[in-house]
Amino acid sequence: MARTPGRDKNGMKKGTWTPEEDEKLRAYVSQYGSWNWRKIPKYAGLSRCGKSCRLRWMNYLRPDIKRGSYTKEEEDTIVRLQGLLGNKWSAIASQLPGRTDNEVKNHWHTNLKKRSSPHASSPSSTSPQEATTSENHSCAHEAGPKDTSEKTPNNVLDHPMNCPVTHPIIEGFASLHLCSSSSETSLSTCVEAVDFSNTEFEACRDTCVAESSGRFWTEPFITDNNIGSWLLQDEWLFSHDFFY
DNA sequence: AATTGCCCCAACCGCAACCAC
DNA sequence: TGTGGTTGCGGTTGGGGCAAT
Repeated sequence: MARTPGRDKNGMKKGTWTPEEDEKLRAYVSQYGSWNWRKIPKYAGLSRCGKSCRLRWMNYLRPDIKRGSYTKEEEDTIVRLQGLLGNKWSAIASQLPGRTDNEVKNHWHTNLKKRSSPHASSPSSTSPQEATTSENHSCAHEAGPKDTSEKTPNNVLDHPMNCPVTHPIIEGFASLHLCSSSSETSLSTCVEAVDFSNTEFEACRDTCVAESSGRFWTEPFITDNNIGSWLLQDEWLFSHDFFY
Protein backbone atom coordinates (compact mmCIF):
# COMPACT_ATOMS: atom_id res chain seq x y z
CA MET A 1 0.00 0.00 0.00
CA ALA A 2 2.78 2.36 0.85
CA ARG A 3 5.74 3.22 -1.25
CA THR A 4 9.13 1.65 -1.04
CA PRO A 5 11.46 3.64 1.17
CA GLY A 6 14.19 5.42 -0.72
CA ARG A 7 16.16 8.64 -0.92
CA ASP A 8 15.72 11.65 -3.12
CA LYS A 9 18.59 13.57 -4.69
CA ASN A 10 19.09 15.58 -1.52
CA GLY A 11 19.38 12.49 0.58
CA MET A 12 15.96 12.96 2.07
CA LYS A 13 14.08 9.81 2.89
CA LYS A 14 11.05 8.98 0.79
CA GLY A 15 8.31 6.43 0.99
CA THR A 16 6.47 4.88 3.87
CA TRP A 17 6.67 6.52 7.25
CA THR A 18 7.82 4.36 10.13
CA PRO A 19 6.16 4.47 13.56
CA GLU A 20 9.32 6.07 14.93
CA GLU A 21 9.17 8.86 12.39
CA ASP A 22 5.51 9.38 13.09
CA GLU A 23 6.22 9.67 16.78
CA LYS A 24 9.00 12.18 16.26
CA LEU A 25 6.86 14.37 14.06
CA ARG A 26 3.83 14.07 16.28
CA ALA A 27 5.81 14.94 19.38
CA TYR A 28 7.46 17.93 17.76
CA VAL A 29 4.39 19.45 16.16
CA SER A 30 2.26 18.84 19.22
CA GLN A 31 4.77 20.69 21.35
CA TYR A 32 5.98 23.45 19.06
CA GLY A 33 3.38 23.70 16.34
CA SER A 34 3.90 23.88 12.59
CA TRP A 35 5.79 27.15 12.52
CA ASN A 36 7.87 26.33 9.45
CA TRP A 37 7.49 23.02 7.65
CA ARG A 38 10.76 23.48 5.85
CA LYS A 39 12.73 23.57 9.07
CA ILE A 40 10.64 21.25 11.19
CA PRO A 41 12.24 17.99 9.99
CA LYS A 42 15.66 19.26 11.01
CA TYR A 43 14.54 20.20 14.52
CA ALA A 44 12.39 17.11 14.87
CA GLY A 45 15.29 14.88 13.93
CA LEU A 46 13.73 13.62 10.74
CA SER A 47 15.43 12.92 7.45
CA ARG A 48 12.40 14.00 5.47
CA CYS A 49 11.59 17.04 3.40
CA GLY A 50 9.25 19.58 4.92
CA LYS A 51 6.62 18.92 2.35
CA SER A 52 6.51 15.27 3.25
CA CYS A 53 6.26 16.12 6.94
CA ARG A 54 3.42 18.52 6.34
CA LEU A 55 1.53 15.96 4.28
CA ARG A 56 2.04 13.27 6.86
CA TRP A 57 0.81 15.52 9.65
CA MET A 58 -2.16 16.83 7.70
CA ASN A 59 -3.32 13.49 6.37
CA TYR A 60 -2.43 11.12 9.13
CA LEU A 61 -1.04 12.45 12.39
CA ARG A 62 -3.33 15.34 13.20
CA PRO A 63 -5.21 14.52 16.41
CA ASP A 64 -8.59 15.35 14.91
CA ILE A 65 -8.28 12.96 12.01
CA LYS A 66 -11.28 10.70 11.74
CA ARG A 67 -10.56 7.24 10.40
CA GLY A 68 -12.83 4.49 9.31
CA SER A 69 -15.57 4.12 6.79
CA TYR A 70 -17.71 6.93 5.52
CA THR A 71 -21.26 7.43 6.65
CA LYS A 72 -24.11 7.84 4.22
CA GLU A 73 -24.35 11.50 5.24
CA GLU A 74 -20.68 12.09 4.56
CA GLU A 75 -20.92 10.50 1.16
CA ASP A 76 -23.99 12.51 0.29
CA THR A 77 -22.18 15.67 1.30
CA ILE A 78 -19.20 14.82 -0.86
CA VAL A 79 -21.33 14.08 -3.89
CA ARG A 80 -23.40 17.21 -3.42
CA LEU A 81 -20.46 19.54 -2.91
CA GLN A 82 -18.46 17.95 -5.68
CA GLY A 83 -21.34 18.62 -8.04
CA LEU A 84 -21.50 22.19 -6.86
CA LEU A 85 -17.85 23.09 -6.41
CA GLY A 86 -16.05 20.65 -8.67
CA ASN A 87 -12.78 19.14 -7.49
CA LYS A 88 -12.28 21.57 -4.64
CA TRP A 89 -11.28 18.79 -2.31
CA SER A 90 -10.04 20.99 0.48
CA ALA A 91 -13.28 22.95 0.47
CA ILE A 92 -15.29 19.76 0.48
CA ALA A 93 -13.17 18.24 3.22
CA SER A 94 -13.64 21.33 5.35
CA GLN A 95 -17.30 20.37 5.61
CA LEU A 96 -16.46 16.88 6.81
CA PRO A 97 -14.94 17.12 10.29
CA GLY A 98 -11.94 14.86 10.64
CA ARG A 99 -11.67 14.06 6.96
CA THR A 100 -8.76 15.24 4.86
CA ASP A 101 -8.78 16.48 1.31
CA ASN A 102 -6.60 13.55 0.27
CA GLU A 103 -8.97 11.08 1.86
CA VAL A 104 -12.02 12.71 0.33
CA LYS A 105 -10.36 12.78 -3.06
CA ASN A 106 -9.43 9.10 -2.82
CA HIS A 107 -12.89 8.13 -1.68
CA TRP A 108 -14.42 10.06 -4.51
CA HIS A 109 -12.27 8.43 -7.15
CA THR A 110 -12.60 4.92 -5.78
CA ASN A 111 -16.23 4.85 -4.70
CA LEU A 112 -18.38 7.86 -5.35
CA LYS A 113 -17.38 8.89 -8.85
CA LYS A 114 -18.95 5.93 -10.57
CA ARG A 115 -21.96 6.03 -8.34
CA SER A 116 -22.70 9.69 -8.93
CA SER A 117 -22.19 9.65 -12.69
CA PRO A 118 -23.80 6.61 -14.30
CA HIS A 119 -22.87 7.95 -17.76
CA ALA A 120 -19.23 8.41 -16.85
CA SER A 121 -18.22 5.66 -19.23
CA SER A 122 -18.28 8.15 -22.07
CA PRO A 123 -15.05 10.12 -22.01
CA SER A 124 -16.60 12.89 -24.07
CA SER A 125 -19.37 13.50 -21.60
CA THR A 126 -18.93 16.57 -19.46
CA SER A 127 -18.63 15.90 -15.76
CA PRO A 128 -19.70 18.57 -13.28
CA GLN A 129 -16.19 19.57 -12.42
CA GLU A 130 -15.15 19.62 -16.03
CA ALA A 131 -18.04 21.85 -16.83
CA THR A 132 -17.21 24.14 -13.96
CA THR A 133 -13.52 24.50 -14.60
CA SER A 134 -13.68 24.77 -18.32
CA GLU A 135 -16.38 27.38 -18.17
CA ASN A 136 -14.55 29.31 -15.50
CA HIS A 137 -11.33 29.36 -17.44
CA SER A 138 -12.95 30.58 -20.57
CA CYS A 139 -14.83 33.36 -18.89
CA ALA A 140 -13.69 36.82 -19.84
CA HIS A 141 -14.43 38.20 -16.36
CA GLU A 142 -11.84 36.07 -14.65
CA ALA A 143 -8.48 37.79 -14.70
CA GLY A 144 -6.04 34.94 -14.90
CA PRO A 145 -3.02 34.27 -17.05
CA LYS A 146 -4.72 31.34 -18.71
CA ASP A 147 -7.49 33.57 -20.02
CA THR A 148 -5.54 36.26 -21.72
CA SER A 149 -5.12 34.39 -24.95
CA GLU A 150 -8.61 32.99 -25.00
CA LYS A 151 -10.91 35.95 -24.99
CA THR A 152 -14.49 35.22 -25.68
CA PRO A 153 -16.56 37.23 -28.13
CA ASN A 154 -17.94 40.45 -26.70
CA ASN A 155 -21.50 39.28 -26.62
CA VAL A 156 -20.80 35.93 -25.09
CA LEU A 157 -21.47 37.17 -21.58
CA ASP A 158 -24.97 37.99 -22.57
CA HIS A 159 -25.78 34.42 -21.71
CA PRO A 160 -26.06 33.74 -17.98
CA MET A 161 -23.95 30.62 -18.25
CA ASN A 162 -20.99 32.72 -19.30
CA CYS A 163 -21.04 34.99 -16.31
CA PRO A 164 -18.37 34.06 -13.76
CA VAL A 165 -20.59 34.89 -10.83
CA THR A 166 -23.83 33.33 -11.92
CA HIS A 167 -22.46 30.19 -13.49
CA PRO A 168 -21.74 28.31 -10.26
CA ILE A 169 -25.08 29.49 -8.94
CA ILE A 170 -26.78 28.12 -12.02
CA GLU A 171 -25.12 24.80 -11.47
CA GLY A 172 -26.14 24.73 -7.86
CA PHE A 173 -29.67 25.68 -8.76
CA ALA A 174 -29.81 23.05 -11.48
CA SER A 175 -28.37 20.28 -9.36
CA LEU A 176 -30.82 20.84 -6.56
CA HIS A 177 -33.98 21.97 -8.26
CA LEU A 178 -33.82 19.92 -11.42
CA CYS A 179 -31.56 16.93 -10.91
CA SER A 180 -33.05 16.15 -7.53
CA SER A 181 -36.61 16.44 -8.71
CA SER A 182 -36.30 14.23 -11.73
CA SER A 183 -34.66 11.04 -12.82
CA GLU A 184 -32.01 13.07 -14.60
CA THR A 185 -28.65 12.77 -12.87
CA SER A 186 -26.39 14.57 -15.32
CA LEU A 187 -25.65 18.02 -14.02
CA SER A 188 -24.82 19.38 -17.45
CA THR A 189 -28.20 18.28 -18.71
CA CYS A 190 -29.89 19.88 -15.74
CA VAL A 191 -27.94 23.09 -16.29
CA GLU A 192 -29.16 23.17 -19.87
CA ALA A 193 -32.68 22.80 -18.59
CA VAL A 194 -32.51 25.86 -16.36
CA ASP A 195 -35.11 28.43 -17.30
CA PHE A 196 -33.23 31.72 -16.86
CA SER A 197 -36.46 33.70 -16.83
CA ASN A 198 -37.84 31.58 -14.05
CA THR A 199 -38.52 33.85 -11.07
CA GLU A 200 -37.23 31.33 -8.59
CA PHE A 201 -33.94 31.14 -10.44
CA GLU A 202 -33.72 34.93 -10.74
CA ALA A 203 -34.26 35.37 -7.03
CA CYS A 204 -31.67 32.71 -6.36
CA ARG A 205 -29.11 34.34 -8.60
CA ASP A 206 -29.71 37.94 -7.56
CA THR A 207 -29.56 37.25 -3.87
CA CYS A 208 -26.44 35.18 -4.15
CA VAL A 209 -24.68 37.75 -6.31
CA ALA A 210 -25.73 40.61 -4.06
CA GLU A 211 -24.63 38.90 -0.89
CA SER A 212 -21.35 37.79 -2.34
CA SER A 213 -20.77 41.40 -3.47
CA GLY A 214 -17.80 40.57 -5.60
CA ARG A 215 -16.05 38.17 -3.28
CA PHE A 216 -17.41 35.12 -5.02
CA TRP A 217 -14.22 34.59 -6.99
CA THR A 218 -11.63 36.64 -5.23
CA GLU A 219 -11.92 35.54 -1.62
CA PRO A 220 -13.04 32.02 -1.01
CA PHE A 221 -12.77 30.45 -4.42
CA ILE A 222 -9.35 31.63 -5.32
CA THR A 223 -7.44 32.57 -2.22
CA ASP A 224 -9.19 30.69 0.48
CA ASN A 225 -9.83 27.03 0.86
CA ASN A 226 -12.84 27.66 3.03
CA ILE A 227 -15.32 28.21 0.27
CA GLY A 228 -17.48 25.56 1.80
CA SER A 229 -17.41 27.30 5.15
CA TRP A 230 -18.25 30.63 3.61
CA LEU A 231 -21.09 29.21 1.60
CA LEU A 232 -22.44 27.18 4.44
CA GLN A 233 -22.45 30.15 6.74
CA ASP A 234 -24.76 31.88 4.35
CA GLU A 235 -28.21 31.62 5.85
CA TRP A 236 -29.78 32.36 2.54
CA LEU A 237 -28.22 29.31 0.93
CA PHE A 238 -29.50 27.16 3.74
CA SER A 239 -32.98 28.58 3.54
CA HIS A 240 -33.09 27.96 -0.18
CA ASP A 241 -31.99 24.36 0.08
CA PHE A 242 -28.76 25.05 -1.78
CA PHE A 243 -27.11 22.10 -0.13
CA TYR A 244 -29.93 19.99 1.12
C1' DA B 1 -1.30 -23.59 -3.37
C1' DA B 2 0.10 -20.48 -6.92
C1' DT B 3 -0.87 -16.90 -10.04
C1' DT B 4 -3.20 -13.01 -11.84
C1' DG B 5 -5.43 -8.76 -11.95
C1' DC B 6 -8.00 -5.25 -9.80
C1' DC B 7 -8.90 -2.09 -5.83
C1' DC B 8 -7.64 1.14 -2.62
C1' DC B 9 -4.95 4.52 -0.37
C1' DA B 10 -0.58 6.62 1.20
C1' DA B 11 2.61 9.37 -0.73
C1' DC B 12 4.84 11.99 -4.41
C1' DC B 13 5.02 15.68 -7.85
C1' DG B 14 4.23 19.97 -10.12
C1' DC B 15 2.19 24.18 -9.96
C1' DA B 16 0.02 28.31 -8.28
C1' DA B 17 -1.04 31.36 -4.55
C1' DC B 18 0.57 33.72 -0.79
C1' DC B 19 3.75 36.43 1.86
C1' DA B 20 7.75 38.94 3.35
C1' DC B 21 11.35 41.71 1.99
C1' DT C 1 7.16 46.14 -8.44
C1' DG C 2 10.03 42.20 -8.51
C1' DT C 3 11.94 38.22 -6.34
C1' DG C 4 12.59 34.30 -3.51
C1' DG C 5 10.82 31.29 0.02
C1' DT C 6 6.85 28.83 1.90
C1' DT C 7 2.44 26.76 1.88
C1' DG C 8 -1.56 24.57 -0.04
C1' DC C 9 -3.93 22.18 -3.62
C1' DG C 10 -5.11 18.76 -7.01
C1' DG C 11 -3.53 15.16 -10.17
C1' DT C 12 -1.09 11.06 -10.40
C1' DT C 13 1.48 6.98 -9.12
C1' DG C 14 3.35 2.87 -6.62
C1' DG C 15 2.54 -1.09 -4.46
C1' DG C 16 0.28 -3.93 -0.72
C1' DG C 17 -3.93 -6.48 -0.05
C1' DC C 18 -7.23 -9.46 -1.57
C1' DA C 19 -10.60 -11.76 -4.39
C1' DA C 20 -11.01 -14.50 -8.47
C1' DT C 21 -9.25 -18.06 -11.24
